Amino acid sequence: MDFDVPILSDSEEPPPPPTGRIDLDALLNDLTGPQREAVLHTEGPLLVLAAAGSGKTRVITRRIAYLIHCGVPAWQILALTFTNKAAGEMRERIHAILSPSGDGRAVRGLTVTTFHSLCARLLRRYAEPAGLKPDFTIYDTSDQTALVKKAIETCQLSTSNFPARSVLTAISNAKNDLVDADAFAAASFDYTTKVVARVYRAYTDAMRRANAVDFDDLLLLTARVLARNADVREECRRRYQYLLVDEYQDTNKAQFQIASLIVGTQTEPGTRGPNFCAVGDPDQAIYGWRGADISNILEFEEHYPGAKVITLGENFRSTPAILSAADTLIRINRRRKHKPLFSSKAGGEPVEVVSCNDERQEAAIVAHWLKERHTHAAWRDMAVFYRTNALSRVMEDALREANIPYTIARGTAFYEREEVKNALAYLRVVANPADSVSLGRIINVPTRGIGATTYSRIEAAADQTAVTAFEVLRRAESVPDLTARAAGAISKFVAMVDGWTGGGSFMGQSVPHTLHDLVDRIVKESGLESMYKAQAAASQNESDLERMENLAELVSSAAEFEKEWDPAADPAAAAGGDSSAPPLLALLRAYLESIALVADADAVDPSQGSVTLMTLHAAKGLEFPAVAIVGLEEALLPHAREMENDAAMEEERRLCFVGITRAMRRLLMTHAKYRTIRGIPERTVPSRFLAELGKGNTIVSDRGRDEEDAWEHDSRSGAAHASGASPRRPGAGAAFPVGCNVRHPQFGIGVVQTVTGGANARVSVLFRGIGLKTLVLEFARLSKV
DNA sequence: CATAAGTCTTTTTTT
DNA sequence: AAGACTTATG
Repeated sequence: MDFDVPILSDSEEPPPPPTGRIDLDALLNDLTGPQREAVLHTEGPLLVLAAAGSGKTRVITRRIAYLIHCGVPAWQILALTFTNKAAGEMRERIHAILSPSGDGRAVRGLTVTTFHSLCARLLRRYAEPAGLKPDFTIYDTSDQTALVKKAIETCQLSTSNFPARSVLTAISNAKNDLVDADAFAAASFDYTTKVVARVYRAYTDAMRRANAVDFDDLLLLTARVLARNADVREECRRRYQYLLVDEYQDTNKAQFQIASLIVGTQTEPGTRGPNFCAVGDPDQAIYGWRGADISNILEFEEHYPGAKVITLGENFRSTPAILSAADTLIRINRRRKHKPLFSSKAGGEPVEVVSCNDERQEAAIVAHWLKERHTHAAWRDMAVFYRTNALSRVMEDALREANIPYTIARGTAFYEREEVKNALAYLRVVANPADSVSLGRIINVPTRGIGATTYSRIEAAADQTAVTAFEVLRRAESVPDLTARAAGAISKFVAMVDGWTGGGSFMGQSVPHTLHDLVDRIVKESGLESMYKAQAAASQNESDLERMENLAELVSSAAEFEKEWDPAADPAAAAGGDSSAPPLLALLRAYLESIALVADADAVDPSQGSVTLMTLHAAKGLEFPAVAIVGLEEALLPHAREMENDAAMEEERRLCFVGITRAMRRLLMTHAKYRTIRGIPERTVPSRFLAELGKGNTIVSDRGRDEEDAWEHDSRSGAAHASGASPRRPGAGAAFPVGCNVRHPQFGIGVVQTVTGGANARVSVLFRGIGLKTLVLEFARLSKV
């Protein structure tokens, strides 16, 4: 085979010659020129700008296979993806290329994982230099919120002045920018920032005392330990000679730092620089709100001088009709390097745009559209995307009504259920007794006479003596003001936990020896199961029975995990960590970690034979022959909270672009003229993005009623009007049409976004410098400008 | 201390 | 509409 691509022209140290283990021809001959070039460029920094649908995954998997084929030991290769599912698929595809017959020796030691999993693994391995204990718990958002709340209280502040959510956001943003509590305090001058700095400090202290880390800590602490500890850095560098990062446009500063510390940035003269391959697409950057910094990808060449840049522009996924709509839309973004999208396919149906009356009709229309598609395509080949999770509900109802099988991509949904969270909290206390948030959650669930007063006394004692709450429980007699009854209840609780852990040793006859046994016993002996059983009996409620089933499902998921777990292959265990941990504890830890790091997109399972429902964010990286995107309305997509500045608006547009480019053959985009938001029906405005698709690319139809009818319908379907109350005509609303400029005595100048009808008509106005406010029309002191 | 009822508020997106 | 949070009552 004759390739016009120089294979190793500019490298001094060519990799070992191909060993001929695989069919090189098969690996390369169906690739385009640029794709092949990306696969063959193994040495030195490489940036692959991969447009949507340009065969990115194929290039990545072939490239890794090629590296191994060239003799690079698989264990020297580290590939980082966005979700576990992407990692799993990639690993499978590489495996399929290298050892089709399946012995898997060629890929042994290859690391394909997410940033967060890698960091968790490194932090367990290097717990000590990171200032942690290896059995740390990973806190999710609700755990974080609980702890921030407590931190706010310890700082003697009020959560009404400083809502936990916003403080947490500030802390999280700081961490994403690699600003720790000390640095934050040093840089805070105004009152609010200083307060946040105090809470940040208190929160961090509480976190360490609970032997816990949050998602941001995984990245921050890893970056810090790599930066400050030369030994750790060297060890990682020696191990990971080849780094590949996918979705590079969505990495934040911490991730950027981790990557550059692992590969090293110093380029001695004459060398070609680190073997770092970044793959991404600036047009698909949709995580700015969580600290992702698009300049990581835009400035790659400055960070890694001499980097080779390859652009994959040809789209193999979508019809020209869909592609043209996507391209017309994304061209509107000003801060953007134009990158033409082109297709080798021909024809295709135009994008269908449908106006609906309300969200229920919208859902019914989508269901009907899916049914039509089903005459040619399988359910698994279709998907429905929406901006916010709240929109899934109506869609679910409609699909159930239409007998269409569906699955919602919400990886964490199961683990967020109350009963499952409770059972997991027990497991976390067993794995890490210092975990105060989990302990607080379950100490009186089911009720066992240890109420809020008692527990706050325990916590106070723990804070004062700087020991963990669980240790205080062990010697509850010494806690002042505890009632004898409470003390008795506490010692029973401690005895129960000790029964599962053997007092922490995980040894002894009566202690569980398998994860399955442990989880099963905890669910039963904690009283959780009987509590929900009693509730189910009392209420005859379907959802209470469901809780029982969920507990059973958790037990079997633990059994499943146990069966598949290979201690040798387990990242945490294999990386060393504290190898002294009892085997069951190591297993439990791995189980809890796998749960903590599930992504929504992980729940997408094409083998399910059902339509997939998911957010636009979760849709990134996927493709479906038929796609419907719902809720194309101003204030929803683009979202109200992101309409205030151009950068945010452009990110919303990219989000829409990501949704469109998932579609291979058919695309439906809908909006509802009326949508019920938090209980009140509101008039909406079609998304600007619909107009921006380009007239020639779409075929538009209106299935909604006209305005007058809609108002009538709206006031009647408001259902809960007090009898006799005459629904207000849109008279007042008409005075402030959507888009009109208004003045408010307090908020200043703004633009009307939505106007509702009904008994309590609202008007929402986007005020300059203030944001979106919803006012009761009758009382709003608004005047037209 | 436990529970029920009533009031208030509301991150959109996620590892 | 749904959940978090507060207060009243036994």
